[in-house]
Amino acid sequence: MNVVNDSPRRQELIRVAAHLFVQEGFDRTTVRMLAQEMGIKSGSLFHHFRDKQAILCAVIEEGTHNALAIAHEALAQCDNDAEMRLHAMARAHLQTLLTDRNAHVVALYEWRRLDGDSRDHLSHLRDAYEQLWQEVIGEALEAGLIRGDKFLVSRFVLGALNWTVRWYDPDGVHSPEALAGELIDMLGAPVKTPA
Amino acid sequence: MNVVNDSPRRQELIRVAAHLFVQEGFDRTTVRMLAQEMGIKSGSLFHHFRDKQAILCAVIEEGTHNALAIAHEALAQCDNDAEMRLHAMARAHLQTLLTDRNAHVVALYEWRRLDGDSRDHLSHLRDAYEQLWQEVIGEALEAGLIRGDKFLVSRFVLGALNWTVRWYDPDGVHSPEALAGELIDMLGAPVKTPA
DNA sequence: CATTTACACTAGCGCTTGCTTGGTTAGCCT
DNA sequence: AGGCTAACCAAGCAAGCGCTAGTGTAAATG
Repeated sequence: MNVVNDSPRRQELIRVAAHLFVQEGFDRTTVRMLAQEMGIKSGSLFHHFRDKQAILCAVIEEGTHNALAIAHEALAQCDNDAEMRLHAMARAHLQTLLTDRNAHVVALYEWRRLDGDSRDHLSHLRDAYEQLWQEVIGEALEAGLIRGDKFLVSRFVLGALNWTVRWYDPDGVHSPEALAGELIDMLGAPVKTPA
Repeated sequence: MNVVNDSPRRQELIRVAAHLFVQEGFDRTTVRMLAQEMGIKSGSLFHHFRDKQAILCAVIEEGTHNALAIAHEALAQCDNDAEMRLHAMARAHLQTLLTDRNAHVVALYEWRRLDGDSRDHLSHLRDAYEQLWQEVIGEALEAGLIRGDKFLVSRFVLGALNWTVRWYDPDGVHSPEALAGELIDMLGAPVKTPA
């Protein structure tokens, strides 16, 4: 629930939990499994987290937080060129999926297992990220790089990108950069590499 | 597990189960909840299904089966015009999401809860559907309607379409037809209404 | 030195889970 | 009428669940 808690031990536990949640799903992952994977006994787990839900919340928070940070950083290096910014966002998105894959898969698939409070808290982070996309898409529309309705295009693009966790192989032929380029090329904008 | 089992009672149970699986998730849905919603006692459930997994399998099989049928039917009315066929596929996809929404949401979100055997069985259905998309996308590429790599475009498009279950409101301003048009318009092909 | 803090342990409570068992009922076929 | 079967029920088992209570211990803090 804490917005910031940098205890390195805790972050390690969150990483382990994310991995298990992806492998087994949240509900099938028992506190005993989590504890074993963390190298402690199940009772000790509740020293670090109030309850099982809090672990899920922490995993998703971490992932979304990182995604936002990476996106902001990528945009900051883009002057104000709409096309560069569009590419930067797509690249940033695929890059986070690579580095924080587990957390993002959990966010996508286990969102509904969050209780009301956690969901409210995390909704703000998620909305901020989606709004960032809408801004960039809006700029691209104004610049004539792509066409369509701002909100529809945003959702279509986010859908296409999020779906990649189903099939994308980081060790395969496509780098995240190349993939981002292919996506935007498909939408009508010519491909450009970043500065 | 049966490829065909038309017992009307069973199909009713599958519909009820799909609804509950969407609302609660597969793991949180207990056999007692299922039974109550079906108007029977929990023990009686196992007269209709071998185990809980078999219910999940039946739900997903139904949905995918219907999606394939609708897609084939839509394509059959398209002569051989690549653009019409592309539109037809997109429309068919969104239409199934509307009529069989629960089953498809389950297929998307609870796929990983299937055991090995069920997964093998259902993979064939799913692959057949995805291959249909690849064919239609391939034709559209050859006709110059869209651009990019056949497999990448297929996956991007499927991602965009599947993501709609997260935000699409059937009672909202967009009809499935309109939405399909918007998507394809975004990709570069001009919008056309069907015959 | 005494005290607090962080982290871990053992043991187990109270409850729910998927599923089984053995038996009953109502409708259909001959 | 008699037999068959699909559909259902009551009762409960064995296992597993999240979580708590109480304790131990080593390092940090006064």
